[in-house]
Amino acid sequence: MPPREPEPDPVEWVRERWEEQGLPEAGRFAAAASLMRAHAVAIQGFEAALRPHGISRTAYLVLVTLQLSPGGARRLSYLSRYLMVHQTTITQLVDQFEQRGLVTRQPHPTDRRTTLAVLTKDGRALVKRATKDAAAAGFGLDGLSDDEVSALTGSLRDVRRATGDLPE
Amino acid sequence: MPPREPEPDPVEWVRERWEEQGLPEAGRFAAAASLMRAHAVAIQGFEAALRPHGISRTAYLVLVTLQLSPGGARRLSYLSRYLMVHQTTITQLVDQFEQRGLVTRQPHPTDRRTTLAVLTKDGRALVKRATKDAAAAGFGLDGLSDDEVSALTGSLRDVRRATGDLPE
DNA sequence: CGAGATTACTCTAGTGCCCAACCAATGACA
DNA sequence: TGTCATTGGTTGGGCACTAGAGTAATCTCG
Repeated sequence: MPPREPEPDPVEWVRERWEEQGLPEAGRFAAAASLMRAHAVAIQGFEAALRPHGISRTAYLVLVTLQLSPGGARRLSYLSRYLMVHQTTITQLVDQFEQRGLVTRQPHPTDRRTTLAVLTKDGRALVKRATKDAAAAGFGLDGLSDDEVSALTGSLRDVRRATGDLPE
Repeated sequence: MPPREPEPDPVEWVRERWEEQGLPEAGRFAAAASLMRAHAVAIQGFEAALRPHGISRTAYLVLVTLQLSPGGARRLSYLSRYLMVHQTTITQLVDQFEQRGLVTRQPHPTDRRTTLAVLTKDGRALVKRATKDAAAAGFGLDGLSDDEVSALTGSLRDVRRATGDLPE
């Protein structure tokens, strides 16, 4: 029985075909494909850690943002901009949080248009538990050395700079 | 009027608070946050280039995969595994492709369970046009130097190895 | 002060993808 | 050869997020 042919890395497979057929920007396509795959697998581990707590990734990020904010409070519009998700998503998430008693809506003291999302005691407890589990899963990046984590963050900063995600 | 305070990089802001509060795995969390942001912004540019062609990112990847495959044909199950999307998604996409005349379903010559997706002439033309536009947008990675693209792909390969996305 | 632009939030509708259940065909093996 | 697990594909339902429009409050500037 012949040794099983080693199945190639999908990214390298596509890069070779891409070049063979003379398509443009092979390196950039391979990088984009890598980014999508790496994101997909990392997200998978991340969300698996959150699932037992009954919250999605975006929901977790909202709660963490509140946790790290002064008084556990932020305007809904801030959350939308900061996390790069649609305003509607924030409205719906805060609805769910309120029903579960994790967050309360409070009027802004001076601007009557805006409402604040404020983390409750229960919300703070939940985000603490979820963070423990997510950290144990390395936030989807388990298995990388500290050096690799640093290099990754640096390369991704290049991407974010090039696409205007970094201030200045 | 005082100079406007430079608003910090959201990733660095969260890393600092994270460490202040003694939360675990600050570096890994910052890397995961970077990955999500970089993915979000890159995807945005990528999909913007595809939108005029009326196809989503996954739809484009399916069509490209067919284009690069022998005879422009692949089993649906292969597409699902290769692109890491749910079988159901492939079924639905191929439904839409058939309606638009981009792909036809054909029975597998020997295995009567499986059906093949085969790229039509129109499908081939569309993917060619879409690739032209997507490449012009650098597949969402416009503005990165070739060296940065290489470094990025390498760092992402680390992630994919650590999470089991690479063969072996 | 007052008209128009802007900002903040919400509602309804829609898209993209996944989950669970299902049937048909195939393969493994006693 | 017959049984049972596995693989391949489809269906209906559901979740997360977005799109576009609508209302209310605030800001800008003549």
